[in-house]
Amino acid sequence: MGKEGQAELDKGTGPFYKRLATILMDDIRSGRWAVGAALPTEKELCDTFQVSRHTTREALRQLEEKGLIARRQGSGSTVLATSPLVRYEQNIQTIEDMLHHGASTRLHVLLAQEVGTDANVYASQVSQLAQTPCVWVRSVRYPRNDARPLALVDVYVAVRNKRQHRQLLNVETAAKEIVATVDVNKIDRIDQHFSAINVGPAEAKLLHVKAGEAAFQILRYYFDAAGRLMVVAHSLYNGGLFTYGSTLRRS
Amino acid sequence: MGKEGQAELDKGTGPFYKRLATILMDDIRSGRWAVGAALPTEKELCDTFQVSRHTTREALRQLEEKGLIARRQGSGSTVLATSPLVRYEQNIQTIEDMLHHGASTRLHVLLAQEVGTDANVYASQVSQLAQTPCVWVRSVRYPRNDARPLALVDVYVAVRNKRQHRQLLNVETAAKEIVATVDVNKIDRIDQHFSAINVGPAEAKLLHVKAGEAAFQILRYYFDAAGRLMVVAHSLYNGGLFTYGSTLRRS
DNA sequence: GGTGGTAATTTGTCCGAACATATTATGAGG
DNA sequence: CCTCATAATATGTTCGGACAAATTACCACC
Repeated sequence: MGKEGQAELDKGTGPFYKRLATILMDDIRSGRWAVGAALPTEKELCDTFQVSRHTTREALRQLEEKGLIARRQGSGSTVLATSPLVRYEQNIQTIEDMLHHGASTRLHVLLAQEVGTDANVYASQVSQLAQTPCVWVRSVRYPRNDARPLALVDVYVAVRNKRQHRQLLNVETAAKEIVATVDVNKIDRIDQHFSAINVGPAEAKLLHVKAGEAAFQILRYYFDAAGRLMVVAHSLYNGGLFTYGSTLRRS
Repeated sequence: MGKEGQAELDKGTGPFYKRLATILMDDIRSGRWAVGAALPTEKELCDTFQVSRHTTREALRQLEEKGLIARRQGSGSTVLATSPLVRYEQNIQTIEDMLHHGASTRLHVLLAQEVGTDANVYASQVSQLAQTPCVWVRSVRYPRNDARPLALVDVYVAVRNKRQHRQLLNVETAAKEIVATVDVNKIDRIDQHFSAINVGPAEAKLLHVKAGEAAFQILRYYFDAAGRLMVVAHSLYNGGLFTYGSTLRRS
């Protein structure tokens, strides 16, 4: 065994740990160890390939980073998947990135009030999923100093404390408070739903467009690490003024 | 210096390398080393905190994984950012995931032909950015067996070899060939642009809707690892039938 | 047969050392 | 002053060893 492993390692090029990682990845892909099955122990790999434990661990770390194996102290390593997940990632630095609003837009709050579950479907979802009162903030977003409204934004916030509740109901501070609530570091998951709709009469008035014009609708659910619904945001963009762009990079 | 570093390490709990990583992260956040500035060398950190190089390197690796520092062999480590990048990722396993079409839709190819740069703006982009001929495939997507078309899909493929060229121009095989061209493993970057438009007369006819109805438009640019434009896909969805959903998870 | 404690197994953390490789600094020579 | 070979520096790779901590296997005991 040792000889074969050693020979296999010698074939490749580059650092040993990378060669070993490649060999193990190939073995996993070819089904040598089934998903859920146990990998050889570190010691066995050391003996088989005639390398130090450090090298073996470095190779296993590579597999772990690719999501191919899981390692558990005292137990061993098990195969999680036969091929690496293809993951595309989006970097988000600020709330503005997340909402896709440059610093060049401004928000005008129309109203901020606590609402019951009967107000509408989103308020109902917040109250029930978050198990807290729900405050509804309606605002209009303008591009720079342009007079034409860019979007109608309804935000439904799960209120978790008195201070937040007070500040949200103050129209002056509501906009800032929303941003504070949606602290980017506390958000673990975002569910987004994009669609195109013909704008209704009420919304058309607020957006300064004719009823029936195309509007870009974004519905976002923000969850924290515990899975609690924190915010629901419903945006209705003027279809002629707004395009949502995003870049996905392979990670 | 050594004493201070040692004392600082002793304060915490858990593995040394994690404590050291925390200390360095705090230092970076507090601006002890500016962005772009050089971190102390591994040896200096070893001396300061009285730990082995292995421990120091493990700590630095943590910072590197969080995107806080960059390490260059022979040169040293430099600070990249003062706070960790907040990254959200989307897992994509198959082409269907990427295009957001369940297996329950079917594609009907209307035409497949090579086009010049004067055909339209997308064909022009493909020809110029990819430096290859461009084949245009137009198709209509239907939900299951429903008679109403779900979307009008125009795909512009940068043709890189004769076989691909031949298969794409065959209407029967074009649909499959597009999928083969867009091998998910070769795609490094996807630029997406979403918008809502009022559908024009020609497209309305193909989608079986009235002109002026809201349509959901997705424009996607697919690039490979070398930055070459591979495919441009332009989809026009029936606004009443289609919603685009995606989940971003913190990584 | 269940139960609890102990031993064996396995990965995690940490040290010291050495050499490889990439980068930067130095300095002699033109 | 510029250039190129060389030395110094810094991270990358690899070995060997040791102990810690979590898990599992085992076995005596009730």
